[in-house]
Amino acid sequence: MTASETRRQIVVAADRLFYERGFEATSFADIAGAVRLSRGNFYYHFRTKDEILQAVIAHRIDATQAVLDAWEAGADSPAERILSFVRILITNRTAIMAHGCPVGTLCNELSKLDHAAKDDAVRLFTLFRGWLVRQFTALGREADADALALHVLMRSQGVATLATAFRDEAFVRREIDDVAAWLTAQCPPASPPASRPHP
Amino acid sequence: MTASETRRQIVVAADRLFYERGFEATSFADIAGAVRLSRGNFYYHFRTKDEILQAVIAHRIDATQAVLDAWEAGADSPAERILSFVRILITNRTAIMAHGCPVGTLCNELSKLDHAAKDDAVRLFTLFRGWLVRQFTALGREADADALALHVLMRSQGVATLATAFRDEAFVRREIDDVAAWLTAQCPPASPPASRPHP
DNA sequence: GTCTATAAGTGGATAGAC
DNA sequence: GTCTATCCACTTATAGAC
Repeated sequence: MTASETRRQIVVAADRLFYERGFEATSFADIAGAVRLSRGNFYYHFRTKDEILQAVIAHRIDATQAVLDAWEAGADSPAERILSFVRILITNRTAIMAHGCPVGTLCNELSKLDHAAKDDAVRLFTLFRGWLVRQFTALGREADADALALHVLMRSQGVATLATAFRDEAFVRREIDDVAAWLTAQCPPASPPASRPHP
Repeated sequence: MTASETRRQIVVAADRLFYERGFEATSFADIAGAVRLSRGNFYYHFRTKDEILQAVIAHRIDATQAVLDAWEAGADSPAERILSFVRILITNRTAIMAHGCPVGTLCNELSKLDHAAKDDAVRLFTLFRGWLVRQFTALGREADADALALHVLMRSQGVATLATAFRDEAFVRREIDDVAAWLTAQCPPASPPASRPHP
């Protein structure tokens, strides 16, 4: 096994465990066990837990960017692309009902720990935010694109948190339909007020 | 110091620490130190960490019920009462931007830990949910009161999570104004479709 | 009811053999 | 690159003196 391949496996295993159990609750022994490494060898690849966290966040940023690129290429209209984002709540509903949103829960945990990597985790949100801003700009809403982007992010986070608490799939589907309807109302920029436009 | 008074102080201190740092990240020593007790004496009052957690959740349920009762008595219209709920995001903005929503973050953490008290924490959400259902019912929306209640809860959770991540007070205020506008649109039940009604 | 002392285990982290 | 052995700090938890 090459060092870089082992390292990659560690990051993938840590990514999963940090998501499923949380950062604090995951020990070196847990990650080492998941990739069948001794704890001693483990330290050859990562010297501190914070180093692993940094690598996991970097890995998530790469994976997120790849997903955003795929959505950009896979849908024709900006509205369809935004819906691609919203629909991950359905696609990943089983994981979300069990462990929440990977981004939201990590940011919350690192905030409480007042962890140095907190701002790096927030960059995951920023990645989605910037991508959504570009979609709303393409929709002709450049004036309030950032407020609209944050509104969509806000809804996805709220749905994820309540989905974890209540494990109610019908609720998730209903709220996604509601976002879709809201999005339709946002499309014609200069029409009579449908939903309240964001200032 | 009587035992019950010491016990109450422990619960209050644990409540604060669980909120600010998280359940896992808070040790017995942290709580004991906060109430200036030795660890040994601490075990006279609580035998396990889970017992403290149960007491903290019970304490939060009592406190929440008291707040709901106060809102019930303090506002004349159901819409005003719902706004009382939404405005806690402003009232508690400093704490929320630092540590998130006490209910949402606790439920998320206990879900990840697959903790036995997880469902007890969700009861905090259920308390708000039932109260909101009663307000929407009083508004004449008995048919979809539960969907509307979950929608309001969802928004408050989404705003709290993003407020923690971005620490953007203007975003919080904007979204609260948006909820208020949405709420106004929900008031006349049989008017032409303003925002999308919830099925 | 409060304390000190201490057990038993787990956490992160290191040294050095192979 | 991988292992075993080990260290130290910390965590939960108990026993028993006062």
